[in-house]
Amino acid sequence: MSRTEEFVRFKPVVVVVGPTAVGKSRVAVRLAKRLQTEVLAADSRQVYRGMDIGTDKPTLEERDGVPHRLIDLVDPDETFNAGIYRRTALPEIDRLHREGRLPLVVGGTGLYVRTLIRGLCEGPEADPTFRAELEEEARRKGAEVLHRELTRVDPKSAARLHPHDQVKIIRALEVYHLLGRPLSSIHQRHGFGELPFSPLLIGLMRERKALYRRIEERVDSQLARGLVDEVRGLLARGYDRRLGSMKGLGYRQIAAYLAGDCDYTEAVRLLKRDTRRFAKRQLTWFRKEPGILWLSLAEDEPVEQLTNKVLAMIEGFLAGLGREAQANKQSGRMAAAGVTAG
RNA sequence: GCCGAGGUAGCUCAGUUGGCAGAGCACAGCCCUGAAAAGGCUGGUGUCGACAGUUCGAUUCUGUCCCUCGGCA
Repeated sequence: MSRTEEFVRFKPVVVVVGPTAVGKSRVAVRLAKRLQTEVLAADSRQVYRGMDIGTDKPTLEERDGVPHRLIDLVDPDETFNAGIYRRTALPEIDRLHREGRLPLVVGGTGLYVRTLIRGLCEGPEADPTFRAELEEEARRKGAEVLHRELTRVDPKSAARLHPHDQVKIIRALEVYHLLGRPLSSIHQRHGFGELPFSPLLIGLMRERKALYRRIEERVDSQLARGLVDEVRGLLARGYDRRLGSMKGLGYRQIAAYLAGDCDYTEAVRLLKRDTRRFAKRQLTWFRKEPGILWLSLAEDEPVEQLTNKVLAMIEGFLAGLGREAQANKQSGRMAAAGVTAG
């Protein structure tokens, strides 16, 4: 069987995850070069054009000739979400398989990774008008009314969601509004049980202290590279602070400073703090994601050494591909697809 | 050396007319199915500077000592 036939048949996908600033991008470029493939980003912020420094998008030089896909997909005032990501990513993965290349997904957006390897339920597209109406209603009558409304139409979702979690309450109401069926029933049917690929999940990790130090260093570097000017430019082009894209790390805090909400020092402090908290949330998410093989990086781990480690894992994974795919078919939907949890 | 102010959570501090100490920040744990770098939830045992005394009981009152910061020498 040729490599292309094998890839098309077993659909292997290598996924590298980990918290922000752990060092994913650097190793990704080297892996892609050695595998003669491309980098598929799983990053909800790098999809925005013109948001480069704040999202720590690799520069052309850093990409070193390796094509990076799934970045620069939309302008900052366009909607983007997990569903759009998945629909855009699947054809790229398919294309690489047909070219006999191993898809290499790299990113820190846990939900986006999950929509690739375990699917996404058949929910309706977001409805901005309806959302705006609900937000207005909550503003007028208080936040609790939405949760009460959800208790009426979808008690299961209401019980699961805290009354303060307006974002998710609105999504649940939106699903009922558009479909006439509760979100909970759609979730129940789906259960993240799809297994469209044979994934190899590799998680990169560092000691908490070392990770936090790297985060601070990266924020300093982003500021030195002109983060403030980038944010100023986006605002000048009319991208409002209230846009979802402008609520991301870096943009939110610097826009607050530029608007005079706080001084520069405070903005930097908050940006570092919020990035630390974000990394912590990512770790919580990935820790419970089944099937991740974790690699703990040493403080001074050379990138080449890490690349070799990961390549060795990939070789083993590819060698067992037919067998693993067979086993998965037999053990059905519950299988964690090709790897055991670490 | 003398005079004053203070030593309480990782930090900044509040407080107890004597009854097993509390806020902000920091931090930690968690949830998540088309907003996910978003959004939400939970978590406070700390020799109340040390030792002795008074008291049923002291972080609180008394004494001595140690340390920090001012001022005067």
